[in-house]
Amino acid sequence: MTDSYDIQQIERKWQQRWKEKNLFATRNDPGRRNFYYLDMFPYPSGKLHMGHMRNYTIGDVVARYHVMRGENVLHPMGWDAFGLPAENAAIKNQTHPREWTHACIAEMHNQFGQMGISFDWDREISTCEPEYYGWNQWLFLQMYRRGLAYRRGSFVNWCPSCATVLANEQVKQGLCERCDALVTKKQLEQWFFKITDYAQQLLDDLEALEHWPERVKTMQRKWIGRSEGVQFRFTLPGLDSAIEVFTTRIDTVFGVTFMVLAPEHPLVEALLRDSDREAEARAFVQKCMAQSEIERGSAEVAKEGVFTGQYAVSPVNGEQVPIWIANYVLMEYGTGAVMAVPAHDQRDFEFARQYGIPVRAVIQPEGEVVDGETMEEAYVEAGVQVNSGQFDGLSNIEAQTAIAKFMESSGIGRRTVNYRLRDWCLSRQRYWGTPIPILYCDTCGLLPAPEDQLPVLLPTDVEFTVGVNPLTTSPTFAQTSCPQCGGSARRETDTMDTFVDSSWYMLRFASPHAGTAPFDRDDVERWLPVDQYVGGVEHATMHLIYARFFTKVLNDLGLVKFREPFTHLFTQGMIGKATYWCSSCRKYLNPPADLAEPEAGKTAACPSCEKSLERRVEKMSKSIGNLVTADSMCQTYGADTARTYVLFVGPPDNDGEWSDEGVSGVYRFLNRVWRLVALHAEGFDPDWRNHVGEGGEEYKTVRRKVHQTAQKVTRDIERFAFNTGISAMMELVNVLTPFAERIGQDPTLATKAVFSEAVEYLILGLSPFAPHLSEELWALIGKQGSAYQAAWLDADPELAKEEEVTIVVQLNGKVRDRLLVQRAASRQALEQLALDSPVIKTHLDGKNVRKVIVVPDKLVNIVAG
RNA sequence: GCCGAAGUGGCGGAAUUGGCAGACGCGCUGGACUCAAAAUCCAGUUCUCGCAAGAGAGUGUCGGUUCGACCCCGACCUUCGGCACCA
Repeated sequence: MTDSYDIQQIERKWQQRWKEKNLFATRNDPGRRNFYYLDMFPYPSGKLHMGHMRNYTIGDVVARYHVMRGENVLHPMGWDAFGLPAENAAIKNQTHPREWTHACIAEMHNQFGQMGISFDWDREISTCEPEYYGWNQWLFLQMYRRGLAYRRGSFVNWCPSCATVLANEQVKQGLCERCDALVTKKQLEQWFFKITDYAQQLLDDLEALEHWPERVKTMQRKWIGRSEGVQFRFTLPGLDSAIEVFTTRIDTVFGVTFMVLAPEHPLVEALLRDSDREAEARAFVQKCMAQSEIERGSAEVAKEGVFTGQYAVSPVNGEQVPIWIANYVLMEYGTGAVMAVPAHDQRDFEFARQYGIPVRAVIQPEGEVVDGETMEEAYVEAGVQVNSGQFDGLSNIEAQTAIAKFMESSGIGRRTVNYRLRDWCLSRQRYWGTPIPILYCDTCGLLPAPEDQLPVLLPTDVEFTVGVNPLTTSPTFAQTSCPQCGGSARRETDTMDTFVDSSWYMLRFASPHAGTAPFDRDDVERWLPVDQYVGGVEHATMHLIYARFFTKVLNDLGLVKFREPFTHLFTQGMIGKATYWCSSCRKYLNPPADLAEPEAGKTAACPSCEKSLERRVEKMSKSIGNLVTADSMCQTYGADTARTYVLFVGPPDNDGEWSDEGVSGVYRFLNRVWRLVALHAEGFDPDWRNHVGEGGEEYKTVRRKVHQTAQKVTRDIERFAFNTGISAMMELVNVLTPFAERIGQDPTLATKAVFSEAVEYLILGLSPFAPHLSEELWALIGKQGSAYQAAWLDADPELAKEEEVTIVVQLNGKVRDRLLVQRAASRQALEQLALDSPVIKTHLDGKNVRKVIVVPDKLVNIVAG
């Protein structure tokens, strides 16, 4: 007999059988509870790495566990298949994105098979197929009719390298999330979803999401960014116009000494027209527009501005204040214009000092005087109103309300709420996405594509070249006829952001083949909302807000009955891998291909320029080259070891640095399990229940461990603590391995019964983690059918209870002795036993016992002095 | 800068509810088996002192609450994540 089993052969064999039996087809028994487990579907890049592996293994363990608990489990998988990489690959290799994507999908599908994941492949969906994206178009049209999809010209984030518009979420530090190019501003006609209409609901409904991580909810709250304030106008006497402003600090309104407009503000043009500062101001505005987000947007950049030569009048005291244009005011937030109060706002303060604008304090701490002339930073704390007319003497908190009320009653302004959240720009000037189903007719204007003409198919007669939207190169696509007048019309050539695809895919899985609607209403009612959703924390603000938004819209359209799509959310941490960055070559180097693995704690040098390299732990990605692929792990150690290991290394919500240092431990463990069962298979008695209560103390101890393990594994799967669940099974094997020797020495029915029960529990407890090995062992002990279809562990709490407990005896909080006593011993008995302990007696010598604390079944603490 | 999370052996990490710190695993040390190695098995492994029995210290730092603190409270340090001119 060998020490290890033929992993590859066993895994291939069971994967084959599962496939033949279609074992993972979704069960739909009416009498059972329904459970929908959903993993965030991947972009089909072609390779699954260890981050994916952990994600999908978590899902597989939980899904298998729920199946064994007797529930109907929906555990589907699909592909977030539209997006830029396919298009970039098309440019590079001259293959069509569809071919490239299909090849990647086939490869990843195969890898999921190798990992032994229990997906119901009959429900596979791919967002790049017309059967899917046609419903994106249909949903878009429903939203268009409701005014929730609209078109407007706007300044958008433009990536010159990708030649496309980016959502705010796709701009990281002013750089394109994908290619790191500097993002600039560009005015374009764009399609938007009116997500701001739902800002308040998206915020309010977070409260009810009890089973979402607090961290994600906090991020969403910040992202939505609700703030309450007052909106009112400063009049422009020369222009017969006014500037609308929003402020959260209306208590400081008497401290306004100037106004600031964003360079893009619509009134800039009129203000500059007959100003003596026109030339200088225009130059400044143009400079701002040419600047990228990072040059202009970051807080570290110096505040710059220019005086317009014009004045505005404050509605509260009739004062005239100069109007400036400055780079620190954003057109996208509020009204694009601010009342500047340098005494009480640090940004305004810095600006005022730089340009010599007066500073007037209107709030002072009790008993102190704040002087605008001499203060060195803005005073932003609470205080008492001064220089504020009738409001002098009030605390600024009181003044907030008093001034707001005054402004409302006198018709100057009104209290409003502003959100940081902006409407969702969904237009992309790209080919590999869902065409936006809109037509432009020369006579009738903008029209939705007729629903009976959906899907609007992506054409294939296109060219892929850098910097051009390939969809505009099709000689046939744009040309169409107007459904209203029959005249010639032109199709919209923008495609949709791929976040549209992932905003409703969880519904499609309930009825993936529905042909006359995006989803079957009954199926959706049966399965949704998703009972457990799992994915990377990086989707906290984008995908998870969009999916919530879509659900609310669908609810308002009467298509679904719920308003939140995911009841339980679990966010797994990211798995990174060390890589070495050369700052002078500006590239990542990875061992062993680019350099030798540096010793721990030592720095490595760049092989080409000799500069020392910076060690960085980065998220695994193809572009950095620090990928550890799932299939390489499965080939080296087998899927069962790889699966168990990724869960054993630590809690799944932790970020982690990949290392396969410990993988041998799990590999050895599974081999020990195999030997334990395979080498003692003759000791297995299928009728163990008849004799399992027999035998002495040692037998009881083993059974106790078995049932304790069953309890722990169950609880640990429920709480996503897979690492400790696996540890528990390792402990069980450490107990069973020596016990198994008894079968040879003392082959009674009682011995076999205890062993058999233990083995059965062990195999089933392990089966969600290491399903191939478990199936093999299940068959080896003569079981019919699949371990996957067996019932989950039934832990007996009575058997799991310890009869004797170790009581810790402390003297003044310090452990001095341990006593082994019967469970549930009385307080008095424990106290006496503790005081009688010889060790305690020695330590107590010459001391008075002042107090004794007894915690039954735990400890006795003697306080003495 | 603001908000949030986390700091435990050489390493990954355990520790229901304030009650035995270091489960489980890696690594390391010694041993068994072997001609030898691999594999496997056994023993040890927080640190300091000690031949040992044992004693002392110990969960980022400093303080507090408590009979008792990795756990609760306050201040600070470090790391990671999110946001970053949001008026």
